Amino acid sequence: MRADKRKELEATGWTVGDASDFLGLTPEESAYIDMKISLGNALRERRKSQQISQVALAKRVKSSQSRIAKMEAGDPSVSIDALIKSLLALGASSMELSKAICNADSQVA
Amino acid sequence: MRADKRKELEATGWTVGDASDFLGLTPEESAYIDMKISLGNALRERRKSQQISQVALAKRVKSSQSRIAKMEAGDPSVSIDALIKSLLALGASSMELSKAICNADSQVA
DNA sequence: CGAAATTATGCTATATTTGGTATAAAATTG
DNA sequence: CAATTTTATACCAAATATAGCATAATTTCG
Repeated sequence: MRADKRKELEATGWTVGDASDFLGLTPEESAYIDMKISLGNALRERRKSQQISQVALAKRVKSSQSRIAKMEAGDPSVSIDALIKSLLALGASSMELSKAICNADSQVA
Repeated sequence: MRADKRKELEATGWTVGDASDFLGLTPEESAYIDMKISLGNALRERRKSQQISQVALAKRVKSSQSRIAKMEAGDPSVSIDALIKSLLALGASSMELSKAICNADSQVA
């Protein structure tokens, strides 16, 4: 958001922030969530680049399509373990995982 | 191990390898395990550098001393989620986590 | 457009992870 | 050395994550 637009909104009584502001998350909590989202995005990208459907990936990692969808969405019910195992199953390197986690930093508003 | 020593052992009928060779782990499985070990080491280092006991850390992250010990040991019963949450609670940055995961690569024999 | 494929969302029984506790082993300190 | 602190290991009930399924929503494509 442009700084001037933010000022304009705030002048009229709005508060501008992100989900963690709104929900009152601690920095650790939002860092954790950002990591999941970042890993979820990496999973989706890797899957798409291999032209595989969620169903096919589910079969590969012995999971279900619904679970893959939730992984990619960073759903609260999915663990980072699940995300990492799936990424590894798609051939991601430690370095790629490392980058995804590092990228989580730049998810901040 | 020195290459000549390995050759010497192999000449006498020994097979030289690491745990993943022995247990017949897939590359993904051992990559996952290496990551846990690496994160466990990072946790221990960070805790020690802050001069905190496992008991104190347990209190901080609302867990138990036994669980912290297992985290640091990379025990199969601990999730990467737990490791990451504890590291974040000790003030580790995404970058530091990223490095730990990346370092897992160099755990290979 | 309409059919087919893909993805999202909700639910639940099962499996795994967790905190807590107990206690053993090891390290530290006096 | 003994006492104390710290860490490791084992167990279990409770909490959480999971696969699997149903089905709705969305996208793709003829």
